[in-house]
Amino acid sequence: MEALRLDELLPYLVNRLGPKVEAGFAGPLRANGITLPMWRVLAVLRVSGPLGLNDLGAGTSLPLSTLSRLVGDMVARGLLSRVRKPDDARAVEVDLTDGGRAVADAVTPLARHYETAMARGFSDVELAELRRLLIKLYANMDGIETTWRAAAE
Amino acid sequence: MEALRLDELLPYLVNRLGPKVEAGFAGPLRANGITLPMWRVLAVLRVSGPLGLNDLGAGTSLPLSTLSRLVGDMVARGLLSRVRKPDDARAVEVDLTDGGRAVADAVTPLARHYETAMARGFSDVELAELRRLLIKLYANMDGIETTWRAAAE
DNA sequence: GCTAAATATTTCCATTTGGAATTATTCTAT
DNA sequence: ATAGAATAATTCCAAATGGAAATATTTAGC
Repeated sequence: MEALRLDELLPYLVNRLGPKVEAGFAGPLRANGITLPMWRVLAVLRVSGPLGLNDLGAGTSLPLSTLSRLVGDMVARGLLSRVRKPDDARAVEVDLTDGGRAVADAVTPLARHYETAMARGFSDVELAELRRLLIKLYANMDGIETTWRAAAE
Repeated sequence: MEALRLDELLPYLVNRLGPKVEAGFAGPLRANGITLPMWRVLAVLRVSGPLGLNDLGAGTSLPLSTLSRLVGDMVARGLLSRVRKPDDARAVEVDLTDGGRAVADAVTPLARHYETAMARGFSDVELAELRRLLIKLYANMDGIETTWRAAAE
């Protein structure tokens, strides 16, 4: 059996980046009173307008249990509003408050800056290609999850 | 201020993949009695031979507190040996046991298979390019972490 | 040789995480 | 109209995480 160097395996290369992003960006976010998942929620709502929890989950790629809790926190902090939908009492509508929008607006340039720093030394073409491949990869992985699970259990 | 779609931001694209890998690969690993961080440790030691905790941390991209605990668990499960170095009693030497090697060998083809599944539809060129860019990205991010922190706090 | 700094690892602890079970409401088929 | 399935969100809980403090040992400077 040959070597299989971990540091060339795609899952590893992808997986180790998450905590690095966290480590690098958490500081500036904390200076604005929020965490990284909170930033995701703010960023999505800023563009989309009010959303139900499912759509917010799809937009942020956060699991619903995490998100429900998180939205609760953010409502308590005055960043979000959450109201039951009048026409469907199962669902809620989550939206930015003015305060939440202000924070989102303040953080947006930091996010741009951070992305630029991450991609230092990348050409425009490389950056575009990386984005494209990451999106393709993410889409691929939904397929695996189920077939794989089914085979393994 | 313009849109800034979260779903085009590099940090987000990168960050959301971590849990997906976890979700997809944890099942097969569990079937072999290990977790994803354990697999990382096994994979590194399998290629490198015995290592101290610092080097193991570098190889696996796991923080030392996590790793120390993890190695303890894995020793308890009979996957690893951990002995004080005779010439430097601060340091330890961690290595695979026969059992650990057997598990590593069993999981290796699964890891290959998983990578293949992730990269379905990628040409060899695309896959190589993605690897290259991810490695470059990771290297970039060490630089940010410090300068950024310094500026923010 | 002895004290201070550096190094290697471990332990502590407060926080976060997400799957599974639960609750509440709406939709569907008869 | 009504029972059962489907949908939306929430809560529960057991486990994992990683920064910071603590411990142990070695190295360097005087």
